[in-house]
Amino acid sequence: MTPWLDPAQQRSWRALVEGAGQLLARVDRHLRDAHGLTLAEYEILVRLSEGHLHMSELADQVSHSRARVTQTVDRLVRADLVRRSPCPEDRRGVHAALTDRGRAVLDTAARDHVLEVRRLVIDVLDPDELTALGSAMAKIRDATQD
Amino acid sequence: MTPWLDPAQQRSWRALVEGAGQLLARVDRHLRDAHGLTLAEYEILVRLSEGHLHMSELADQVSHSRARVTQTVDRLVRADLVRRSPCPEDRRGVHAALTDRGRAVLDTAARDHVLEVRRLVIDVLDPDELTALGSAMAKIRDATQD
DNA sequence: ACGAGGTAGTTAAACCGTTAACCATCTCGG
DNA sequence: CCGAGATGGTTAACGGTTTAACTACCTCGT
Repeated sequence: MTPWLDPAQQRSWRALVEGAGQLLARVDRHLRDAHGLTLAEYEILVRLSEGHLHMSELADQVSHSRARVTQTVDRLVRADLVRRSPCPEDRRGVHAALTDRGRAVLDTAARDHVLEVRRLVIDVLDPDELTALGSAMAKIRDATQD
Repeated sequence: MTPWLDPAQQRSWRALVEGAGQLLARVDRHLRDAHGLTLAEYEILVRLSEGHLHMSELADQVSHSRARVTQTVDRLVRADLVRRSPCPEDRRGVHAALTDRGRAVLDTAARDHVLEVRRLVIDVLDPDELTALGSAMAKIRDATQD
């Protein structure tokens, strides 16, 4: 029976939604404009940079639907950044791995992406604010996992 | 020439992107499933709950493109939640205002939405964590405004 | 060893958002 | 007072995401 947030909670919540939305939008736009990559595509490339993965491992790691991963990888394959190959020991499975071009594009995109992250996040907070933010967001992320 | 983030910054940044993404996704899904509203539609309704607004004021307040607002409002008008009317003193302008049904739907959606926000955010943080999160996200939001 | 049910992945359609082009109206300097 | 440019708003085409249905393959109990 106490439905509403108090004013301070309101302000925090609004800052959170608006900040989260705009941050993701800016990062996505920067990757598109500067490197022709969606944030979703970029995240897939990052996961693949540690080695080849099954489609569904990929889907779990980035928490996207399998359908979405299929189509994101389709685009990456068309762009010659990722290679698909059938998995030997499970004939349903499909490996995805970076191509050389994929690794090269990711390397330059990643360097630039980090600069943007600094600009938008790291540089506007002092270090303990950043850690506090990180631990709060980790709790929220985990609370949305179930 | 120090391109990378240190491990702690990395963790904070990953918690931030992942948490932000999943939080927005969950809130959007909850509104859709429980009330047939997109988060974008919901935010428009919230702005209109204080009184009628011009399309472009609406666009500024929710920071969406005018085109997007036009189409979001289209859907809301089709659903009979919002009413459009030509603005008397500027014949280019268009007022948007809640219908009675719009106000009713917003009222019940808002109550329920707040419960979800508590579940996902307020209840998983202690109060000073929440204020710290809020002020950090406010800085990030403002840093993405330019 | 076989069939039921689970898992891996893809496909097609509908939906939402972005982009760019567009028309109508307003504003303001010359 | 008039025409250039700015502003308000819509439209259409396109791109990415979700959803649901579908195929192929694997697993495990019987």
